[in-house]
Order: sequence, then structure tokens, then C-alpha cells
Amino acid sequence: MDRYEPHEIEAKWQAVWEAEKAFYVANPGPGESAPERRWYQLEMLPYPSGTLHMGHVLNYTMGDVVTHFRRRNGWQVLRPMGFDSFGLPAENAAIREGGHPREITERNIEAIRVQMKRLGWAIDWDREISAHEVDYYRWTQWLFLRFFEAGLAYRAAAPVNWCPNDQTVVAHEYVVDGKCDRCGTPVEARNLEQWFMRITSYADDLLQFDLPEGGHWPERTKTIQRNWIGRSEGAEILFRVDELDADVSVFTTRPDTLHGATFFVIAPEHPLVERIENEDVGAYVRVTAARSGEERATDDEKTGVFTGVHATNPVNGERLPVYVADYVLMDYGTGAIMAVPGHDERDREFAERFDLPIRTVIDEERGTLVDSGDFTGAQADEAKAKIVEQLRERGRGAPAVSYRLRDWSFSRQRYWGCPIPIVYCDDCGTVPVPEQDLPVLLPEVEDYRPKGVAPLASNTEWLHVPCPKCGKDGRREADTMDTFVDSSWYFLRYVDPRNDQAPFDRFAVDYWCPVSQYIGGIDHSTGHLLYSRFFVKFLNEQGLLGFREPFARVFHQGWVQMGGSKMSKSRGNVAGPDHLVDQYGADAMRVYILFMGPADQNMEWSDDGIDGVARFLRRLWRATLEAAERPSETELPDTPLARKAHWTIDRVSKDIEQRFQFHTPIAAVMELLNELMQAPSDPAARFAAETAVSLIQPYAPHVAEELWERLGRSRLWAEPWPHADPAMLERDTFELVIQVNGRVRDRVEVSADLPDDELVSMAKSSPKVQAFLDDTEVRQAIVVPGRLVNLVTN
RNA sequence: GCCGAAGUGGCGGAACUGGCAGACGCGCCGGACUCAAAAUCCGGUUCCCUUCGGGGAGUGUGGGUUCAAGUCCCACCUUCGGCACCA
Repeated sequence: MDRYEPHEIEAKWQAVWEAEKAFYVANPGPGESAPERRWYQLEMLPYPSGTLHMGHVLNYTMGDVVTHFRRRNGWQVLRPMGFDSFGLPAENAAIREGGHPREITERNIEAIRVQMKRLGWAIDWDREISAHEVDYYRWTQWLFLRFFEAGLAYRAAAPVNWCPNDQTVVAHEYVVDGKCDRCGTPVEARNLEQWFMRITSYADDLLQFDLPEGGHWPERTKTIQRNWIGRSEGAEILFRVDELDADVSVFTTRPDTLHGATFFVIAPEHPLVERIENEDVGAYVRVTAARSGEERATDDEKTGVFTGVHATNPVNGERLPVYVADYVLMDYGTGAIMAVPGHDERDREFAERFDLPIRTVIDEERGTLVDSGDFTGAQADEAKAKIVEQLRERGRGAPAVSYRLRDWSFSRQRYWGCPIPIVYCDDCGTVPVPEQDLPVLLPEVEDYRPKGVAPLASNTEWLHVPCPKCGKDGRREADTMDTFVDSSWYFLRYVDPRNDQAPFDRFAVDYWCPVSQYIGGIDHSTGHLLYSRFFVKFLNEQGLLGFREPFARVFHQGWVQMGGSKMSKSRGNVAGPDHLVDQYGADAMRVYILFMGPADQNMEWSDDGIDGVARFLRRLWRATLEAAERPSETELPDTPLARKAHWTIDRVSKDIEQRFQFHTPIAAVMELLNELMQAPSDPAARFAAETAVSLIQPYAPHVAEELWERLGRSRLWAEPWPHADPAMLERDTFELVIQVNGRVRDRVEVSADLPDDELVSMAKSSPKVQAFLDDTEVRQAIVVPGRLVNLVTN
């Protein structure tokens, strides 16, 4: 008997799969009828900043198990791979070490592709795409034009988080504790012209999850997105500022507390501020403007100044002093508030500091209004609507909705990204590059180092072009796009990756999409997952595709941590698969990463247990070769081992399909193997070995394939998934547990078809049980069919 | 502060609908094979007591429901994650 040599086996079968294009799938031709069972399996694409680490190995191996499982269950499976290959790290590496970001990126991609192929993942490599390739980004530009024409991509001056180290704008979801999430430098506030996607106009759509039948998103993820969008219902109310002859609108969710307003606050950036002539106000605004949003938010005490003007409360005519304070934010609501210190924590803090009156207008216990004029005594809930209605009649207010969600700032003053296809013309303004002139190629530049302006602007030959509209001198947009734009539609390109007429074909995209099962980290909930949903909703309205959600099912793998924090290149705590693949083989690596624990929980990386997995594969090898010596059973004998094999089929299938649990199937196959090794001459030994090999195939496809061949069969990857015979899952006898007052006192093997009263009398007659019954009367006997009898005496 | 998830042997974890707690694996202990080691195989391994038959305790803590609770309910503790001047 020869030894298990993982490296020989793995190279052999990888070559066979490649030669036979085992995991490639064709799109249907025109008029070809769609099979009922088609499955689009996708895991979040990697960012090629280095090589793969254990987090990637977990993610893609999980997707691989699902891919094999679905394929063998008769599904046509699309399982592509690509690279999110634009972005800062490659550019920073180029600045640091020299070389071109493209070369660095492509070198990394090559290395990762080698790693992926070594791990034997069942990927359709004919569909590989990379975001930085012209064939891809020209369609990113094409899609940008659709957004621009629909008025959803626009340019505006906006306060932004500026990272002085990366010399670029940082989206507010990537500012953590006031620092740039990438490099840790504290961000600064700046007012800059930026490109925005009007995602806020899809806020309500994004609150709806229009999932197809069978779709499922984790509740947790939906909650994170809902909180992020932060829809609040309330009212906008107009306050009169006599001194300035102006009406100022406030947004509030608590119109019922309107009678409790004792002062009024506007944000330092509020347009009204410019009209107030007051030195203190001017000084305050200047000081505040220089501070970042984060600094302002972490102040221990509230700051602000009185403006000298007053706002009239429309409900009772009271004149309220107007303050400027930075605890009111210009980009939420209207940038102005009515302050109700009696019922709002922040207003109370401000009132206490500035010695302003605090008035209670709601009886918290009864939930009714007090000291509120005509509304005194009304229930707060009802008063809300009534007060707004009264204001509306007088033209001083209306119901309103506000969102926490902000528009998506997607321009970056950096080199390594998709150019924005826009030309500025003195006469025509902001002009989109016509579709037929795409792509706008990313030009070469001398120096990638950011100098506050985008590196593209330094290539003057590229920069200066005739205006597409009037032909006069124009200037190209020199900013590039956020990489989240690239990744918001990559899953649509996979269905039709070589299309040179369109980003994708409508028939192909409707055939495969939405993605059946998407696997990736929960950390992308408010970024990538939200942006992708926004894209799909827009493209659906544009008639480019026929579905409303990109991902039918979403699963978040836990992250692999080392030293208590998530493994990542930027943290520098990475462990890659290579040395373990060298030592134990890809199959052991794959089985081990999934055997470590539940896939949705974080796990601390350790290779302590991989020996056990390697042992398991060697035992499987030996036991199977031994079983292969035995003749095939023409009819399966009914032995305990045969039943165990059927039980294992059932368990593994249910765990993968219904519970999406990947570690317990391995344990189940180990159990089967243990029983086989205890009973090597059982007449069902060969069947047990075949079953174990077949069931482990999605996890360890190489060794499974080799053993399958040695069992005299071929192409396990295309073999139908085994089926558990229900008759073999039933047992004629079972071990009856006998309890007295809930404590186990005996267990006996009994026939499965005994009636309840028979089981009770058997229980009573057990000598061990009688010792505990002690002549006392059995008051009650509880029978759980197929499991236990509980005799109750007290 | 608000919202959410999780706490089970020395370790990773299992227990699907309330019904045998600790499957499977790691580690450790003992044994076989060997000149020896590796590899492999066999046995043991929650804790405490034991006359070796067995008995008792036990799933973060305290209470409750139930014939029966890791699982359900209430309160609390700890850890992790999300949001955090969002009016």
C-alpha cells in the first residue's frame, strides 16, 4: 500500500481539472431554456495588497464547499474570482519603494492567483476580472455617466475629512476616533469641491430589502444598515427672526415639546450666521471652522455664543435668544434647532452652562403635556400630530423626514483609481465625456506623490483636451474614483466579463443574478454592501437589469484574529497558508481552517490542531485503500456501519445546506471513519469508505478524487451528491434512558415499536431503578418516544 | 449612553424543536510496536467523594417556570461588535 503524498495528488488533480475545465460554466445561448437550479456563488473579492492570509483562506474555502455541494446536487454553479485592484496601498508602495502601482498590483495578483490555484478552489478562471484593467474601468466610467446624466453624481463644495499624510479625502466611515483608518494620522477639516453620489435619494429604497424568494440577510446586518440610514420622522417648523427679517426652519422629532423651547441654536456653518454682525460670533465661527468634526464632538463641555438676535416660537409667540453652537450640525436636518432643555440631554447641558431657563412640558409618568397652552393635558403622541397640523394650517410647519445617511463622497485626489470622465470648459461648465470617447485612460505621471492636488493634473498633455461640446480648450477632471465604485458592480461584470459593447448583457445578468450566496465580512455592511444595493436599485430603474437587490443571501464569516485583533496587512499580524500547504498539503489546510470552529464567529489563529486534521486524512487514506480491496456490494447490507454511513450523509447535507455550518460535517465524517476503522470487515465497509470520501470531497477535493479513483470510479467532482435512505435512518431498537425524578438511573436497549405503557413497565422493572423508587408510589410517568421515560414520585 | 451578539473541560468546540451535557479534534497521561525515535495502534482524560458497585456537583452569577433547563422567563456580571452631539 502506498503512502498519502498530498503534493503529488494535489498537482495531479489540479492539472486534470484545468485540462477538463471542470469548474467552468457557460452562459446559455439565445433561446436556451434556463435550468431551474442555477446558483451564483460569490465571496467578496480580495484586495491585492500582498498575499492571501488565513481570513481569505477561510472565506474562499467556505465558498468552495458550497460550490462543490451545489454542483453535485445538480445546480449549475457560477463561481468567479477577481481583484479589487485600484486603491491607495499600491500607490503608497510605489511611492515608498519605487516602481509603478500597476506593476506592484499585477505582481501581487500573480502571487495571489498562484496561492489560490494551489489551494484547489473551484473557480471559473475564464471570468477573472481586475478593476484596474481598461476593459473593466471603461465600464465603470460608462456607469458613472449614467449616474451623472440622472443627476445622481454631482459636484459640490463640502466640508471633508482630509488626511494630511495620504493627502486625500477620507470618507467619514473611514475616520475612526478622529484618525484616518488607513494610516492613523488625525484628519483635518477642509472645505473642498468633491464628487458625490446622491445615495440619500435612495434612503427609503435602501430601507426596503426586496429579497427574492428564499433570500436571507442576517438581521444584524439589516439593523446596521437601518441605523446607518437613520430615518427619523418629525416636522419642519419655521421660526421668525425679526431682527434679520428671516424665517429659519428647524427639524424636530418632538413637536410635542415645542412649548418647552427656551432658546434657539444654529450651526456655525448656517447661512444665517453671515448676516449676523457680531464680533463674538465671527470669532467663534473662525475657531470652530479650523477644528475637525471629531474634535468638536469630543469636547467635554458645550461651546457657543449668543448672537444678539431672537427667534419667535410660532406656537406661543415667545422670543427665544438665538445662539451659535457647534453641537448643532449643518449637515443634519436644517442646521438649526429649537432647544428644549427640559426634554433633551444636550440642550439641558447647554442651558446649564449658559444659565438658560429649563422648562418641563411633558409629565413623563402620564405621558401628557403640561404648561402647553391649548394642548395641555393631551397625550404626547397625539399632540405631535395636532401641533404640526395647526402649524401647517398657519403655514409655519409641515411633517418632515430626516436621515442620518449622507451623500457618498467618491472623488479622491490620488493616482491609482478610475479616472472620472469629465471635462471642464469655461463656457459649457462640467461636461461629461461622450460615451464613444470612453475609456478615459489613466495616464502615466512622473510622480505619484500627492501634493494636495491630484497627481493626474501634473500630466498637462493629458489634462488639456478640447471641450467635447464646443471644442474650445477644456481641462479634464483630475480626481479619480473611490474603489468602492469599482466594487459596487463587479458581481455584474462576472456574468459577461468579455463584453465589449456594454458593461454586461441584460439577459446574462438576469440569468445569473442576484448572487445566490454572498460571503464576506460584516465590516462592509455600511460601505460595500450598501453601495452595491444603491447601484443595483439605480440600474434596475435604468432598465439595465431586472432585479432590485444584488445579493439574495448574505453570510458573514467571522474574522481570523491574531493577538486578539483581526488579521490584516495594515495591522501587520498576518499568517498565510503557504507554509502549511508546504508541510501538510492544501487539503489539510482547507479542512483545518473550517474545522477550527463555527464559521460565523471570530477565531484566534493557531496551527496547533492541524496535526489532527492531517492524521484524519491519513487514516481516511489507509482505511479507504483497505476497503477498496473488498468487492463492491451489489446490495447494501443492513449493518450498523451502513446505517452510520446514511446517518452521516443526512447530517453533512443538512449542516451544509440548511444550517450553513461547516465544522460539524467534518466531525461527522470523522465519526464515520472511526466506526469504519473499528469494523474493517463489516460487509458495508466499502460503502462506508466510499461515503466518507464522497462527503469529504467539498472540503478535501484532491485526496477525495484520488481515493475515488482508487475505488475504481472516476470524476467525483461531477458525481451526484449521495442520498440518505430514510429507511436506513430509522432504527429498530434504541437506548431507552430511564430517569427517576429527572435523574438518569438506567438505560436499556429496547425495540423501537414498543407502546408507551410497555416502556413504562420496563422502566419500573429495572433493578437499578427500583433501588431509587424505594417503595414510593410513581405519581406520573413521562414518555418521550424514542428517547426516555421519566418516573416522577414526588 | 443607545442597539446587537456571545459566555460550556487544560484548549477549539458539540448538543438542530426543552429530553442522556462535553460529540469531534487538540493537548495531556498510560500501554503496544521499536535497540531507540518518529509514525501508527489501543486505553484513559469535567470536578469532588468512593467500600470501585457507584454517589454528588456542574454549561458566567442569582432567582423563576417545568416531570425535565446549556436551551424558556426575570435581574445582574463580563467580553466583543455597531452607533454615538443625528435634534
